[in-house]
Order: sequence, then C-alpha cells, then structure tokens
Amino acid sequence: MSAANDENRKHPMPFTRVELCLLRVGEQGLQVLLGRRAGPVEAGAWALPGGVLRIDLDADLDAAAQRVAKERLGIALPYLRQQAAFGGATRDARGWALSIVYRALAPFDMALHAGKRIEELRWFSADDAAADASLAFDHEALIAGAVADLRFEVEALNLPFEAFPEQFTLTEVQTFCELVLARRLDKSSFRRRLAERGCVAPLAGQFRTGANRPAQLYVPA
Amino acid sequence: MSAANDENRKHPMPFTRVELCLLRVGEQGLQVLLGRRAGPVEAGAWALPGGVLRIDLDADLDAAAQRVAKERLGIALPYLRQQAAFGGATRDARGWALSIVYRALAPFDMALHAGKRIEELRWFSADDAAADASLAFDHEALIAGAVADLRFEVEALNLPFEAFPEQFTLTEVQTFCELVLARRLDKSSFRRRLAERGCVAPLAGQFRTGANRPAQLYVPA
DNA sequence: GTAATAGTGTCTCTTAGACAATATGCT
DNA sequence: AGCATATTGTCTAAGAGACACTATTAC
Repeated sequence: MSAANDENRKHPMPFTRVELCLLRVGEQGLQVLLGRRAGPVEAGAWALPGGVLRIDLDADLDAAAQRVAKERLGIALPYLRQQAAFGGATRDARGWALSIVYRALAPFDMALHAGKRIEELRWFSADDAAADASLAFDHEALIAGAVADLRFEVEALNLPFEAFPEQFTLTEVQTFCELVLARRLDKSSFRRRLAERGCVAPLAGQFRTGANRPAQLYVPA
Repeated sequence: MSAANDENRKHPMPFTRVELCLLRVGEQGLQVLLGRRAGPVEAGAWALPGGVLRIDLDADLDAAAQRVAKERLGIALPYLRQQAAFGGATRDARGWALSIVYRALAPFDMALHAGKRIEELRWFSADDAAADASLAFDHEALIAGAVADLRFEVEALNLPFEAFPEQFTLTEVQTFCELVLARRLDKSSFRRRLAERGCVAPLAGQFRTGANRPAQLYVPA
C-alpha cells in the first residue's frame, strides 16, 4: 500500500465523486441531463449522473470523468471541462462528500444508455433544474454554475463546436447561441463578430438548400 | 463510522489536500507566497502552503481552506476563493493526490508566521513562479491558473478591496491594477470606468495630503 | 514661480445594437 | 411574381485608449 494510503489511514479522506453536467440545446432552450437515482441514498430523486472516483482505475480527474461518462451514459464525451468542486459534511447523508463537477455540451441527437444505478435518463430544462430544490443533494447549485459558465463563454463567442454538426450555416450558429442565451441576437452584428474572431470558415461552393435561398456552409476554423 | 467511510473502505479515496495560492501586490508587481517544504516528500522544495483536508474538522471546503491558512500562516484569510481542482496518480510521489486550490489576495503588509511543516515563507515574483519547473509537485501550474484568473477579474475592474487599505486614492487603485496586470493604464479612462461601475465612493472632505496637491480619499461602494 | 501630482476634457477608434436594403432560390 | 430566407450596408451609441489641458498644494 502506498504512502498516500497510509495518510488515508491517519486521517479519513472524503467520499469523492465526479459528477457530469451534460447540457444540450433543445428546441425550447438549454437542457440538462438528469438521471433518476436507484440508490442507495436519495433513491428516486433526479440527479446529475456521476460516479465514485476510482484511484485504482483513473489516471487523473479528466480520465475519471471520461470513465464515468462511459459507465453511466454508455458514451465517450469529448470536451469535458472541469467546472467546480463542491465539498462538505452535510451535502450527502452518507457523510463528508466531495464532488468534482465536469461540464460538456452534447449534440442534440446524442444517443445515451442509462448505466448502472440509474433507472432512467431524461433531459430537463436547464433553467428549471438550476432552480429546482427537489433535485438530489445540492445538484441544483452545480447545474446553476455550469449553466452560467457556459452562457458566459457563448456570450463571448467561444463556441463549443464539438456540439455542432460538421458543417453548418451561420443562421444555425445564431439559433444555437440564441437558445443557449435565451435571448435574441442581431443578425448583422452576430455575423460581424463571428467574422472578426475568424472562428468559422466558409466551404467554397457548398450550400445548404431548402425551400428558399441556399445558405453558405461553414466549418470551424 | 459513517456510511461514507464504508465507501472509503470499498474503494480507497485519494489523498485530498487544500492548497493556498496567496498573492499580493509588491513594488515590482504581483507576488505569490511559497513555503519551503519540511517534508515528508519534496523536502526543501518551494511549494504553495497547504494541508490535508480533515473531514473531522472541516465543515466544508471553504472552512478547510480557512483552517489551513490559520495553521500554516497563522492568520485568517477573508475572501479566499476556490480556484480549481487538480487530481492525478503521478503528481505526488506518495500516490493519487487531489488538491483543491484556493486563491486570495493579501494586503502588502500582512504578517505571516510559518506554521508546522514549513521551514520558511517567502514572497516570489508570481510570473517567475508560474513558469518555474523547480517548484514542488505541479504547483507551477496551479499558480499560473490563479494568476490568470486574478488578472482577468482585475481587467474587468472586479477589484479585490479586501487587499486595500480602508481608504485610498484613485491613483493608488490605478497603481495597484497596473502592478497586477503588469501594464500601464490610462488615467482618464481608468477613472471613467471606475465611476461607471460605481464601485468606489468619495469620502466628502477627506483628502490624502503629501508633497503636492492633496488627493480625494475613497472607500469601496 | 516651479515642481509634482490630482483631476478633467476632447478626440478618435473600435465594437456592437438597431434597422433597412438587397440578393437568391423555390414554387 | 411572390415568398422566405440569406446576406450586406448604414446609422448610431457606448466604451475606452491617447493625449492634452487645468487645478491645487508644497516649497
């Protein structure tokens, strides 16, 4: 046994988990993925999917988050980003609990499979969930933090292209941002800002056709 | 023993610490407080002051950071802010280690007393330390993150008044910001922005006198 | 008066919101 | 042609940097 675990014996270490705050943009706005807990505590309550940190399996925190995504949701999540740490004696009835929260934005059509200890996965309105005191533990606060930080980034036009299709039109980008931010954006100004940042590049001669004027297709740049 | 500690038995939990990234504004710019380690590992190396999370003593992470400040530095640190979490199998030779980093800005004249396991406390240039690979563990990266985030806040004029004297002149505020950001600011523009945000209020009839024109004194607002 | 710092004014450039005008493909 | 959406252009206001000017005290 390592010296670190000797320390563990001298002072008990907190019950440490990784929680995933997976968001997506639905037709009504930002959504967050919650799972109905199978137990052992807060059974039946909706909570962020998460799992125990396994120092025998996980090389670091990022790897732990990826493993938990795979186990609980059946999928690898690129672009998981560390969001915050919550720790305290009273946030979990089982004792002193430490949660490292990871955040990611999912494409709308991502396929998920509820893993062990999750009875059902469902998408909820992110703003409702961020203010829903009936969620398990303090997950309401974790969601609020993740939503605020995502909005801050999108507001600054740091776009999460991993959640986009390979090719997209500028109108689609704008609609995406409007749904994240829950407010309308000016078309002209929005395109000017996109062009200034140089974060998208047109695909020469590629257009999305529909019932009216075709739209130039773009890729991340 | 609580259920959480039953979980600890089933899966070993990481060696969890709180590290303090204490910054201050010196005459040459931003400085960070480092302690020379007394052991057991990395003895003699400079590192952020920190300590083991004690779930029997600390109600939550913030309380843990306060306790560590008291034990290691002999002082209470108001306005400690959670900065980030670093965790991995290889960052501490003793085994899987998780560090929750807290950041605070200290007044320049704060009195400190090196606590147990610290042989000496010393202020270093923050930019040098953020690029100094000879520091213990990965503390170089923790410092870089804290410095970047503090600069971001000061850039947005979210000023850490806790590090200010009770009363101050606008020139003193500007000098403070210039030392944090390591660049010059325009006086007129700086005062305009301060006034717009309404974050300082003049003390009617109170002036700082010196060898030349007296300066209006302000307080946080 | 001179030096030194405090405080203000003006000009301009950049950014972005509001809103209008034009372009293009479909039916 | 008429519709719906794409794309561009113009006007304006806010914010901030550059820089110069004025103000006030000590000596």
